[in-house]
Amino acid sequence: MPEGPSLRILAEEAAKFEHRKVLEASGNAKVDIQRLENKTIQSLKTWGKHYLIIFSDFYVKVHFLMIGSYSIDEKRKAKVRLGLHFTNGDLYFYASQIQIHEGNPDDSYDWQADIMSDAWSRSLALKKIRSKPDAVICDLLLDQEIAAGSGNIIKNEALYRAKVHPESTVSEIPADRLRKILDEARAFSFEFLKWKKKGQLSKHLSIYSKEKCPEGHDSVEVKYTGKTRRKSFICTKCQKKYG
DNA sequence: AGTCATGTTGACGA
DNA sequence: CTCGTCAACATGAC
Repeated sequence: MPEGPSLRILAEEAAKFEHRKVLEASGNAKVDIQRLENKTIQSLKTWGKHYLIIFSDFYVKVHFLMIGSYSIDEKRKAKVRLGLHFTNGDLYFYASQIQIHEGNPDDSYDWQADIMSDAWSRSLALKKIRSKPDAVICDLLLDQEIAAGSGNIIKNEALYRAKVHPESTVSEIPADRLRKILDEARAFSFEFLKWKKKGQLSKHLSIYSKEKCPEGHDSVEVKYTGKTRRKSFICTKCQKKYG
């Protein structure tokens, strides 16, 4: 569920609630849920892995973390964290982090950092990456300040496609490789979206959770890498380690 | 049935 | 103050 492309799917599915009035709000979220009642949604947006339900002077931020989920119109067995009820249906969130923030998200979010946004700026991301020369690249591909929406699958796939080892040190990676990694991360995010919609994501992955790389190499190493200690799948024949 | 995870935060101690 | 480590969250896919 939780990487950026999955949020894009949610945004499409829930678009019918845009400009609708919340008739009733329910759930066990530890926020002032009643505040949403009888208010009209101004817009619904995503920023990376954040789902934003925007009202006139405040917005609700939904984050699915690892195991959050949602459903539309049909209520599941799980405990409802936040349920919004409209004349044309219902929107339910489960096991998600719910926050209310004052003001408008445009004042606090930089859309250039969202790897799937039309406003995405590769050069800005590169600048942020270069400012951390001692970091390993796998950590920076999970950094939401740098590439909002990128998660562990996108990290692994982008690095495999760019032929770079996840534990490569930023200062040692040639500039064209860094650009390639970011371009692959963005391009793969849209492929992720396409295949996830068709329910065929896993069979279109190159390296994540695979035992062989697409070149047929048997040399896929599984390792928890970087400060983030997230799982990396590495073809030691295809991916070069810099530094 | 049990394990693991597409994630982040906060507490705690060194 | 900063860093590393760990727990917590509580669903769903396999």
